[in-house]
This record gives sequence, structure tokens and C-alpha cells, in this order.
Amino acid sequence: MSVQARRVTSSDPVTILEIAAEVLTAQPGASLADVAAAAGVGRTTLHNRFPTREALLLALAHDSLDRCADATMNAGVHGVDETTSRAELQAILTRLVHAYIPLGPRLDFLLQQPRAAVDETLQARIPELDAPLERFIAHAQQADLIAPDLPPWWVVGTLYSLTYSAWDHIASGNLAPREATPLTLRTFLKGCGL
Amino acid sequence: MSVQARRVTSSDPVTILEIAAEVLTAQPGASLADVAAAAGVGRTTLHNRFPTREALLLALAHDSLDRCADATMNAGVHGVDETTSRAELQAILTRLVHAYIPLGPRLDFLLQQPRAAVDETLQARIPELDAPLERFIAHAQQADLIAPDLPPWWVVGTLYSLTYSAWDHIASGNLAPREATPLTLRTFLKGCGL
DNA sequence: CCGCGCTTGAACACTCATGTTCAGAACTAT
DNA sequence: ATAGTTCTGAACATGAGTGTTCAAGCGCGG
Repeated sequence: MSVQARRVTSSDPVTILEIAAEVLTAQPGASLADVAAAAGVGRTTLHNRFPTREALLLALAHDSLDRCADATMNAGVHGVDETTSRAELQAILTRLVHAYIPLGPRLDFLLQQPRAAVDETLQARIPELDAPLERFIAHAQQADLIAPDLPPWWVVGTLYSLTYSAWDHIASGNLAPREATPLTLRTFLKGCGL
Repeated sequence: MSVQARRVTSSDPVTILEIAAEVLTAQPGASLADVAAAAGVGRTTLHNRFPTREALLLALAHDSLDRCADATMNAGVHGVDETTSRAELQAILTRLVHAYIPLGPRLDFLLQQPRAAVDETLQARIPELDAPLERFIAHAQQADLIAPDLPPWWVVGTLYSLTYSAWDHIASGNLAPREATPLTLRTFLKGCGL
């Protein structure tokens, strides 16, 4: 479902983006030489793949958005309507949280991006990512899974922030990955539930 | 209660830090010239106040931590013990959330700081900031205000992330400042309550 | 075997942030 | 008014990151 479908080489762009995400998230001011070194690639090669620094940041942002969109899609958020059962809605929510927690570094990167410098195509994708989630929340409210008086954007924001918090605790060694999803889900469902 | 007590001039360091926080949070890579311009101050003056960029970042981090410590202190977190009533605990929590929400940019700044580059004195202050909160949460658990099976660090993390989320919604224009505290409190208390 | 593509390290010029110095302006207190 | 302090703009040297070019190395298929 990813936008980019390039052929795979020994050090393919996807891997480079993966590592670039880690490096640039940990240290937003890292030089391209640092990124190339971390990816085990020559600086020239990095420039061949991504002509400018901004191109790399842009590709990284789009890739991060792709992953979020994939996670949303795979959880089954798009398949809900008025007839979807409460149990099914909760199952989707579980898959959603489970898929989003590992995306912590990517969410971190997206949040760190200065909004002014972000280009239009990127700016336009953020609402596209939130909209299906808010629709899903609206359905969950109709099914009495989520408190109906809460604004959907607040519920989605709560979901994001709790998920990010869970990833942060995992990264700092406090939280075992296996316990992250149930803990996050419990806090979210009680916090935004009836 | 702040560590620093300098004399006040027309463009005192506190104001500079205030504006530097905004600028550097919005754009972490902003140049010192940008900061100086935003503060309405010559670049030379900025260099007189903070000899190096790192000195500015360090002062900013310490100032941010000061504000957080002040907010915690003023909310009355330190005065609790086993005899504190549930109502009083909840009142403290309310003051805490209310005081922390405006600190959003500062929390953002502290989180963006690459952990490796942070010096020791700064590193040591973070646990000093969390410890009283966790103690407070432990008391709230004994008073049946917070679910006793949740780890205090998770509860504190939830409090932080919801507060940050509230500030984010205010900044993006979704949420009216007056409604931020009750909304955050409600979500938190239900999420981490019994 | 040979050519083709990709990678790589080195070298280069260029830009920009940084830190420093200095002399003049503005402001304050005596 | 005057001396002392601070602020300010300008200029400069320095260093680091960036983008470019090029020649050499390597793998792979024809």
C-alpha cells in the first residue's frame, strides 16, 4: 500500500529511510554524513538517492505518513459503518494501538518537523490521516464504546498521545512491549469511554 | 522560587528566554540571529547574555525545568500525606493540570532536546521533577482516587501526555483555553481512576 | 571477457551559523 | 553635565554542513 515501489538493492532506500528516521529523530540536527554513516552507506550514495537534505526529510515524512496510513488501513478502520458491532470496533481499536505503538519514532519525527517548512503535499496528507480515525471514533460513539459528548478530535488526540507515551516508556525501559497495548487500551477506553 | 534572580533591564534575560523558547520550539534549527531578531535584540547582546548557543539552550532548559518545578510546588503537590482528603487531592490535581497546560512549549522544548547532548546537571533534575509527582500519585492511589494497580510512572506519563495534547489542541485552535483543564482532567481521572 | 550500472572516497567550492572584536550610540545614575 | 554601563551594528575569521564533480572499485549480466 506504500506509495513508493522501488526495486530492492543491497542498501535500498527503504532501509536508509528507516535508519535516517532513527538518527534524525534522536538528533534533529544530525549531518547527512552522520546519516550516511549510520546507514552504512557513502555520503555520495545518499546524495544520489536524495539530492538534497530537504528531499530526504520530505521522503522521510511521506514514508512516515505511509506507515501510519498502512497501520490505519490494516486495522480495518475503513470498513466500519452503523452495523459494526461493539466487539468488532474494540478489536479494530486494539489492532490500531498495537500497530501504532512501534511507529513512535515516526510520529516523533513528524511532530518535530517545523510546520512552516512543510510543503503543501505533506500538509494536505495530515487531515487525510486523521479523518478516517475521526469517522471511526464517531461510529464508536454511536455504538456506545466512546463517550458521545467528547469531540472526536479530542478522542483521536488522546489516542495519539497515549500511544506515544507508551512508546516513550518502552524506549526508556520502563514498559515491556507486551504490556504496552493492553495498558494503553485500558487507559484510553476508560478515559474516553462511557 | 526560580534559581536565577537577575536584575531586570529593558530586555531582561527572562523575556529573551521566553521568546527563545517559542522560536526554538517552533523551529529547533533556528539561528541565533533569528532568536535575537524575534526578541527584538541585537545578536551581540544575545551573545553577551549567553556566550554560546549551548549556553542558551542550557539556560532555556533550566528555566523550563524551573517553571515545571514551580507549577508542581504551587499546586501543593508536596503537602500531601496519608491524611489528605480525596477532595483536596483532586483540587491539587486540578491546579496541577491548569498550571501545566501553558507550559506546553516548554515541555515540547525539553522533549526535543537530544538526550545525549544534555549535561549532567540537567539530566539529574528530571527525576527530581517526576519523583514528587509519583509520590503524589501514590497517595492518590491510597485515597482511591487513582487505580492502585497502575504503575505511578504510567499515571504520570498519562498526565503529561494528556496535558501536552490539550496544549496542542489549544495551539491549533481546536480547543478553547477555558475548556482545556476540565476536558483534560475528566479524561485523565476516568482513564486512570477506579 | 567486457561493458554497464551502482557505489565509493576524495577533493573542491560554496553557503551559512557561530563566535569575536570594536567603535559608536543610548541610557542611567551621580 | 559627565562618567560608567549597556546595547547595537558592522566587520571579520573560523568551522561545519552541503552540494558537486570525478576517477577508481565492485558486482553482475550479456
